[in-house]
Amino acid sequence: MERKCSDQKKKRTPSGAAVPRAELTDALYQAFFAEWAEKGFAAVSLERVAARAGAGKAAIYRRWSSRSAFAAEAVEALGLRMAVIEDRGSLEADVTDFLFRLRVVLRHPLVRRILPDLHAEAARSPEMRGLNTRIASQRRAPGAGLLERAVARGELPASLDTKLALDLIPAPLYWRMVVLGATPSRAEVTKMASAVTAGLRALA
Amino acid sequence: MERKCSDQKKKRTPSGAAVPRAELTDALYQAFFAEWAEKGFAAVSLERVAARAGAGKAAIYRRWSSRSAFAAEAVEALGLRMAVIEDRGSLEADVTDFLFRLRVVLRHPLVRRILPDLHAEAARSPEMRGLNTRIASQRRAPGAGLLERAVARGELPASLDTKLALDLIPAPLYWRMVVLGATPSRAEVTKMASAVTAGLRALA
DNA sequence: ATCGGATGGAACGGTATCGTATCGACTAGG
DNA sequence: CCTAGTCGATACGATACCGTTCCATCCGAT
Repeated sequence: MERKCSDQKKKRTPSGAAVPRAELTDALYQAFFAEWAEKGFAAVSLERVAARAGAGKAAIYRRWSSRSAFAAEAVEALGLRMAVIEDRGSLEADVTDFLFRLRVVLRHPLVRRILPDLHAEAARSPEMRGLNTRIASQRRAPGAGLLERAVARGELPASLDTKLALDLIPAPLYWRMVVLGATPSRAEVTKMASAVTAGLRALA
Repeated sequence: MERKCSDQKKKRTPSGAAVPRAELTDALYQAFFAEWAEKGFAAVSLERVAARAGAGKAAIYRRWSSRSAFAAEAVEALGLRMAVIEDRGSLEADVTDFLFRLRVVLRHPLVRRILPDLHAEAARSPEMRGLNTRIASQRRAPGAGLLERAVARGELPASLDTKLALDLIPAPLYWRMVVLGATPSRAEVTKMASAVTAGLRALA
């Protein structure tokens, strides 16, 4: 995870020294998420974030010009991008694998609290909406690969409605975990995967 | 929609008079939701709510003891309960009907902004979690009826995993509309319904 | 008509956060 | 060694909300 800071008004010292400490930047991100999960996006106080990171407020305002800039870079730095899924041999096995990985992500309490807040905020501000769609497209990649492989195997037709299929795969697990707030057992995830697979086949 | 106010410390005047105006109570609910949608749950200011309803803050504090009590009664008064779905003759037709109704609900900008906030808040406070599960169980009713009819028709086995089935039905549409923030066309909803139906059959 | 009591509206003190500015201390390139 | 620039910390005025208190008004019972 690279150092990322908004260089908009940073002089970047042609003659040399004094670069913002990357470790502190990361600590600020982390503190921001902790506050976010605890109080909700709208109630995040930059003062508390700084204190939590063991820093002064100036450390924040020196790096980012506004709260939303801070939030945006923090979310991007979080890097929710899921690893691409390797080929497990069949569509159903691939879907099962995908759901188990998604389950791991959604078990993190931070994620469970922050994701819905992010979606709500996306409906409010265009800025967050852009951020949300960017995350969504990152998230789309592994699922798209999974579908391509299934088409290559002949398990799904090339005429498949990809967009709809990509909705179908993660939605039930997301619903169960984020909307209902319950974590399904491994057996339930397996069952869910088989139902989702059948749904995909029916999309043809 | 009945008048609902917290009578916890309301004297209710055995000798007669002075009842809080129901119209103002409703105006307060409405203003609360408007503020919620606009700023996010955590940032709702009771002062602005009162002002928006054309009332004083005392009008709020006289009715409810705390912000969360206010929020809870407001959500319950909102009455998101969807009407029970009449029998359309087949499982797929019932599912299609259900999804179209859900689409109507999720098109309301207020709902789209408030629901994810509610889920995030449910992960934070036990109070909101209780509220969320109560709403969820209300929401479950029409879907459960739909499944029962399908079992009665013989389209689904009695051994069906109802909980999983109830996740499967609304999830893809919720994902598309709330998580991705896009409203699917009527044709897409129809397609979604057929895929969901296939998934339900595969749950057997 | 009168009177008790709750009502709506406004004002109050207290607290928290904002975004900015400033301080001495420290660090690293030149 | 020197200088530029970050570091934590603190102070600042401004703003917004909180939760309470006070007051004039209005309504219903007697």
